[in-house]
Amino acid sequence: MSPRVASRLEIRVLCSLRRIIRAVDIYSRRLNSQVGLTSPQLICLQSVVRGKRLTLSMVTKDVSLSGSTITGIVDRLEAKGLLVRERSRTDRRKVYLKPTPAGVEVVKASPSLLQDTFANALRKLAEDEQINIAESLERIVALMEAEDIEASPNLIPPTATDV
Amino acid sequence: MSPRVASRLEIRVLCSLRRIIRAVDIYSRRLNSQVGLTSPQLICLQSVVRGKRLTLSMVTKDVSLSGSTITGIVDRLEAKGLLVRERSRTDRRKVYLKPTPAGVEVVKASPSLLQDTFANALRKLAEDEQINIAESLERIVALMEAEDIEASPNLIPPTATDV
DNA sequence: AAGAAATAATTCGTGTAGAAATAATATTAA
DNA sequence: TTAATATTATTTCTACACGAATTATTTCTT
Repeated sequence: MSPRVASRLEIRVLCSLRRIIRAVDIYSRRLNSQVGLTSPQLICLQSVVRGKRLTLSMVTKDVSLSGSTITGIVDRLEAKGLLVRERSRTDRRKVYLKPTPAGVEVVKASPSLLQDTFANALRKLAEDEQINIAESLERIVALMEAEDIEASPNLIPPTATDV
Repeated sequence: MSPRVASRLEIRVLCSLRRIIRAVDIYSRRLNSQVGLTSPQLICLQSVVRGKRLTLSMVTKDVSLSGSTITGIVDRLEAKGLLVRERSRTDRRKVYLKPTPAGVEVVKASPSLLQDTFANALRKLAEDEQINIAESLERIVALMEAEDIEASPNLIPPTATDV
């Protein structure tokens, strides 16, 4: 009686997620053509500006993306003159990422650009429903990441302890 | 009173979504190395098998992906011998996609492979919570796709009318 | 101190994913 | 019929995104 129904539900959820992913992606492209930065680039830049002195691997953990992905994004951000790589003197394996004044400016100028699509969508819902959605999603994340342990680099929320 | 809280909520939701996207992607890669098919490939193949005689653009609408993306995925599915392209005689612009016996077999053999990560995650929740999540996500989709109209090719949920 | 193991970043290969441009064909308008 | 417009699929370009392999460097063992 239930397997069919359960299966339908899964498909519904998965379909919704794919469409949300797509909407986020399309928004990212539009952002890129308007502001010159994609969402992942802006997320990384924000991370770099927020945490004062982060290495590449720290950013990796902060934004939940793999090292090779971040390397590419940092390449593009550096090419745009929004941050610079700085090899650590004490440990020459590490690369610190420092935002340029222009980079800081960009982050300041686009405070919640990234969230706009969501922000607008979410604001149209009742407050308790908003909380409901947030908690539901977090439950899904916990379950999904728990299943394949190696797929979850950081379960700890990113703490911004820096100076 | 609320803007700070609201903003935090948006970040929470967005962060969750990014991690879900990532988990889905990682699962897709594992699927690829185990079964030889990625999630998008399986989704497309399922669509082709389900809808008996679909053109490429029909699949586009069915799975909510752009034409160029589908072209690439179909290339790979064809290379694997799971479907064939068949130019329409009546309208030579159209390309029909026909699953091969092997393709049909693959879809039958992997009934809910794609959904497994979700299925397992979802099944651990109470049933009313499952429904809650599904509906919440659908509400988000509706809101997001409503904002940029051109970004939503099909608002109609894919009907699974099959034998 | 020399070698082994661990860590940090990068490179390489593959697969999405979409916009824009293109080519081929169909439909419509004149 | 011919010309203008639509549609359909593809190609090209850019950007994620990851795993695996690689390189450079550090730390740990012995």
